[in-house]
Amino acid sequence: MNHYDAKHDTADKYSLRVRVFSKLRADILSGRYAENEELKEMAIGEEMGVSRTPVREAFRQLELEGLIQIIPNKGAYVTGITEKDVKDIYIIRSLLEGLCARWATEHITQAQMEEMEENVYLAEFHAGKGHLDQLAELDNRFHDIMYEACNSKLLEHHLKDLHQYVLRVRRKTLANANRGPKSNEEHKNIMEAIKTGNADLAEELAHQHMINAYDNMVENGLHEAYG
Amino acid sequence: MNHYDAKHDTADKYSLRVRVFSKLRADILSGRYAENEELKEMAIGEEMGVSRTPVREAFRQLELEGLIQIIPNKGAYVTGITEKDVKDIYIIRSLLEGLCARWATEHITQAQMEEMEENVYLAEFHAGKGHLDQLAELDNRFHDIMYEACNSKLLEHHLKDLHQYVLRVRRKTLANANRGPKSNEEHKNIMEAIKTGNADLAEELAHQHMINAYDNMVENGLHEAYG
DNA sequence: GCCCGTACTATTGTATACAATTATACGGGT
DNA sequence: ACCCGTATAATTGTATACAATAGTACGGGC
Repeated sequence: MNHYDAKHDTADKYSLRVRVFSKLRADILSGRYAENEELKEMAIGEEMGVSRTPVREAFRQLELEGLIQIIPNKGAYVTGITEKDVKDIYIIRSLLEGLCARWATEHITQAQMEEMEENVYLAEFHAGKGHLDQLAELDNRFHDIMYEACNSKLLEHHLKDLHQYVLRVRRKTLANANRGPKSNEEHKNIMEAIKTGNADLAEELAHQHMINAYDNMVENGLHEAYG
Repeated sequence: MNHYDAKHDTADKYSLRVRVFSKLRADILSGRYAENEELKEMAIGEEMGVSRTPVREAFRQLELEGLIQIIPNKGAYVTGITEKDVKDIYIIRSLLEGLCARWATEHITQAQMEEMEENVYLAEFHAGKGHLDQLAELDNRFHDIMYEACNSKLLEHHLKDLHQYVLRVRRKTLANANRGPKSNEEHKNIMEAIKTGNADLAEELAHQHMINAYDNMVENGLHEAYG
């Protein structure tokens, strides 16, 4: 099997570098690699059927995203997330999500508003059925919608960067049956504040949403991560 | 002249990739390249006496830092910063710098406190002499000290990322003779709040410091960038 | 037995060769 | 003159070869 065969295993839409980057990112977030585990260029490349070149380039990006740490002439290691990191992230997000909700109130498009409403009601349905996976997925998506709606590439960028860490933490255990529905109720309130154009309320609710998410996580031993 | 000669032109302390990354970053921030200018791998490599490999890796990092945008199969372009971007940055920073000042108050080390004091008094001296370049340099450093003192790698990372954009904007014209000394006065107040352990005050002052910096910039046609 | 140096191996760092893609220039057809 | 397809050149994308560095195992000296 040469490299060109492997190239056709999956969608060709993206360059190899992007494919490697995306896969590694997903694998790290999904907890496939343990914290502080060493990533070897050759091993990754062989597994994905590509040479070291795109792997190395993907590494540089992962490093800047904070998912791995590269020690020169030594290796690439999956970054560990401490409890303090998680706490810091939620506090930082509590500020920025508030700002984001404010800006979203001012700039959200009709299409985005509709997707947000749909998201909340769909989540309500899955909450009633106890579909925790779908609930978690919709939870993530709610935040992404708001990030996109705030009309600031910069804020969106930083919030997405922070949000992804949450995904890693959530992975550490199964979703909590209580927080999911509660989180979605808060989303609903934020959504309605945005819809009615009440930026002050939206900001306050989004701010509190993060604090609640963090408090819940602490109560459950820092394992849950809704919000 | 082959590549190995060039390797010894400057300090060998860092890998070529890091050297290329640092130089390109500095060049972009210094305004050497115009906005939307295309960066060619080969040209950069030849100029620095390295092959395309480290240049490409540096590109990936610069892209993630937001300094360039890479269009697949096409090229790398210096990102443009709009006036709205600048405004967004200052608002985001006004929140995060406040939080940073709070945390710095709680965690600053003695060495950091001393450097901060030294920074303020040295800046006072240069302000009196009208040394605008040194003033600008000390201004940047003051913020870096605070970022490091806040004891949060995450907050530090995001603030440094935001701060670097300011450096690009400042470049667009010469430093303003008025804002520099005013900015340092505000630094002095922040420094003293931190020193006396008044976290609430430090947060508020740092928050206001950003707002003042932005207002001043607007007054001067979005050209100045102290803070 | 322990220390230390040396050879060997594994891995990363860089350069270069080649493939694929995009941009450009040219020339014929209308 | 203009449109459009083809050839050509320029540039990026990827693979591979080679260099440098770091880690490891072995063996001699004490």
